[in-house]
Amino acid sequence: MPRITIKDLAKRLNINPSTVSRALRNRPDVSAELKEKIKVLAEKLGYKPNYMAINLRSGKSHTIGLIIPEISMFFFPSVIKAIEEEAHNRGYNLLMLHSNDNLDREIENAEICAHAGVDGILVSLTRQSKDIEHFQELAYAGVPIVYFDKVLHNTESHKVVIPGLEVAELAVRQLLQLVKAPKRVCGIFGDSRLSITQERVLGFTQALAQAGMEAEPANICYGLSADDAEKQFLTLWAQKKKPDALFVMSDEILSGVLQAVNRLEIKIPKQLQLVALSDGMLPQLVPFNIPYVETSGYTLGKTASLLLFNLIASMPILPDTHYIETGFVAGRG
Amino acid sequence: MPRITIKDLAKRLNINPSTVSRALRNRPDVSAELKEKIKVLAEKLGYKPNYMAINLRSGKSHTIGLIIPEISMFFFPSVIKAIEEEAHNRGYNLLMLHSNDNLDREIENAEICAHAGVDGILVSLTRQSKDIEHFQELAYAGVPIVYFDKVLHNTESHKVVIPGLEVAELAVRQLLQLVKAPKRVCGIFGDSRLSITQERVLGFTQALAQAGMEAEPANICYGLSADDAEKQFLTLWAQKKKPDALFVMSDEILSGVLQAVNRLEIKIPKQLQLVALSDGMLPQLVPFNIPYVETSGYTLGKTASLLLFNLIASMPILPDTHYIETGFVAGRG
DNA sequence: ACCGATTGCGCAAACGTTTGCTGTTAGTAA
DNA sequence: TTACTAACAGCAAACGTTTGCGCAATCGGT
Repeated sequence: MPRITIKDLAKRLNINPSTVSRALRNRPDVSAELKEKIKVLAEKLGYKPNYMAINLRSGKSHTIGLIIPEISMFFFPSVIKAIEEEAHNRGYNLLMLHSNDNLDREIENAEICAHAGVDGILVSLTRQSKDIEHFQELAYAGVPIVYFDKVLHNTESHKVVIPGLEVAELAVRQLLQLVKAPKRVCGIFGDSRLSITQERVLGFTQALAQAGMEAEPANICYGLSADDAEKQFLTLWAQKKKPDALFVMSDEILSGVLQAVNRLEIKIPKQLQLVALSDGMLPQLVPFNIPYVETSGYTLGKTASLLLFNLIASMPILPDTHYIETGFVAGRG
Repeated sequence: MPRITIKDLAKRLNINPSTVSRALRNRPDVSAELKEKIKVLAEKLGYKPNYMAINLRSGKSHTIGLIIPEISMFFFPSVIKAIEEEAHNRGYNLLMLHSNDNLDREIENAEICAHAGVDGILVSLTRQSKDIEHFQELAYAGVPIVYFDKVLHNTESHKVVIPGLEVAELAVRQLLQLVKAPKRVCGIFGDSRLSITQERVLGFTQALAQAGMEAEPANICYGLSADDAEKQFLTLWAQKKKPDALFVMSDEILSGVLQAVNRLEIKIPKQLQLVALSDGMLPQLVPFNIPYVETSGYTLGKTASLLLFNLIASMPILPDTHYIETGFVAGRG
């Protein structure tokens, strides 16, 4: 069953395709009666416009590209939910591209966006990305790009991020309030190559400094993944002087730490006081209290897509860094 | 900077676009030297094929549509990871469509797939879907469709599912082994409209019957969401005769139950023995043991996409129901 | 030297839609 | 009547790529 096209409609009515097109798009230069006749027939035959043709003709695709470095169960779902909502509300489709934390894949994905003619791009960079040259071609071609979460700060680009320094500082200040005279305050972070990691380490360090303490290198661990974070924690815990206050910079890291905590049957918060940066779900799943600063993936996704659609609508917005709202959550009792 | 096209290359070399096209596609009917010259120039000018034109010409889009009813942090990420992998390996793109558990949205998404000319579709249905008529048009048009997870069994279609009856039965059998003389065995399930729920209820019931017990209606609860499951559990727990053995049919439900368990500080497994169907992550995050039957979203996604790509490759496969492998995980001692 | 096959390339149409231009008709104003 | 305008619809080109067909030129074999 070949699809009904504008040409088919035109043939049946013995008129020109151009007239059919104009009628269906409600152009003023078709008589009302003919318009009506065309629309009725279109409806009857179940005419559906061919987007591929429209895209070719218009050079636009009504699609936005979403490039993410990894699919995590924590951050990713809430981000994509927000983005999908915004895209759907505006009649845009979502092209999902996954870089698998690999720069080559990211470059490939940028090219796919170019080929596919997306109208805009949302990007979270891989840990390997040292520049955004591979997106410049698209930028020159006039495709708006918004970088979110994992960005490069030393670039002139539209960025939406969590205020990492502030949230880490806030979290650690709260941690120090909860543990009056901590013997050892540690932090477990993500990949040290990421700017989001560096910012949070800085926040951690500054908060300690404000309390007159020093953040020794031995107290700062970097875990490349949840499993790695678990190992880092096990190493810490095997040391003579165990930490009694621990900051974890994300849900991903927290999940690794929790696995170790569970296996070793560590009593929280008796033996160890935790504080995290979290989307908020994970702390609710465990039977002890984990205070956290909420870093909402949903808000991040919303903010980034709103910005992108404003850019697509040609709003004159200068490249800048946007920070999302956050807040401390003490948790249950 | 307008993009370089085949026509541009042809003009520069004073040859015909068709020759350029053939050269770039390595057709035999272009001389080796001319081929070389064309390729060199294409490389130099950074020629990138225009997919929109290719799609229009070929009627194919090298894109597969993924329609899912909801974006959950548990099931969704592993499923999409598997699908994305398979799609990427074959050079296909992924169009993400979210039905938000709404039938109208699902119908809309089916239409988007038609307009966009996707080469195949992966669908998980909403709880409202009572038939798959809205996909028939696509099916007639020759677009392969694979239904996964949330499917309608009374339809002739390609389906990939978890063997719900078996896994529920297995899980409950294990539960009855763990609790020697249970006072009250309950099950908390998802939306009763879903076939996956009905199957699992049946498995639950049958396993009890095999043990000479009866599954009273009062012991079977349905939660529409994690929050609802939490309420259902709280209701159960408020009753005079509390359950001492509980089966939960998914991570989603489990997460709701865990929140209640944590708030009420219920001792697991002392006061209550849990057993779940789970992707495997959630049970590792809590400090007590939750045995589970692993129902891997990753495997499901892999199986479904493999089937879809076989169909796209025109393999003659009859519509049938495929069940993925599962297995019991006792968890830590 | 002649015929047949092969090689190498151009021509033009096609995919479905949109739009600037042209042309016809009818209506209005002078 | 003439001239001008507005309303309506057709023509054809365009977006970039692919491909069946045809036509030369070249090649191999007798």
